[in-house]
Amino acid sequence: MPLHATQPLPRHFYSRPTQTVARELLGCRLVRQVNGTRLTGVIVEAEAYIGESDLACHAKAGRTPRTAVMYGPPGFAYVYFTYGMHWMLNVVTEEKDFPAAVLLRAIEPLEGIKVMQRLRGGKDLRLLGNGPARLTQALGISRAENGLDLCVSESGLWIEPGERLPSGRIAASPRIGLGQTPEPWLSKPWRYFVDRSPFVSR
DNA sequence: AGCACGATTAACT
DNA sequence: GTTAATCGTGCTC
Repeated sequence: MPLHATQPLPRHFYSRPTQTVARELLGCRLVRQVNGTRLTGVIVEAEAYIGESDLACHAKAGRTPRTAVMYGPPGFAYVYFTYGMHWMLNVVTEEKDFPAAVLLRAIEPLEGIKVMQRLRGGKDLRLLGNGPARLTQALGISRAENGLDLCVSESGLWIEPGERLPSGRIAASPRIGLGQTPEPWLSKPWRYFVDRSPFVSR
């Protein structure tokens, strides 16, 4: 065992305001472990989706089979399918029965890079995780991971604390890809990213 | 049962 | 800069 064995972030990390969780997830390490293979990357971009009133959040449609996980306790994975081909990974936040989550949009690859390149079709390092669908592809995440508990390592998917980022390196902007979402939700600065990181999306 | 659209990406012009 | 790919989801009829 390493002297300072890293543990999954505890549930109380996630049971806080979603913007706070999104911001503090930057710099943390997303871990995917399957059959002893460890794939990790530092989270460099994340977005907050907050409740039924947020018209960019899937929970705007209320409680449905798809959004059920967001209504559950914090610290669980909400994985959904979109555009007929892509999977997105979110972490459920806030208290049970309040639907909110953080979309993980980009990682800086750290461990298991060769495996990630194979999963992504042999791409350049910065193209492995610089987008929400690329990230899930690099880590082999899809339908089966929806609803996993990220607070126990047995799930094979969790987040570990990382180096604390100076506040000057954290930037915010409107969320990406919201299409015809009305104001004010379209412009809410709920996308957080590591300023000047070459591993953020777009 | 049918329809419009999507928290995107890769491959174009 | 534009656009096709591709199908689950939620809404309307």
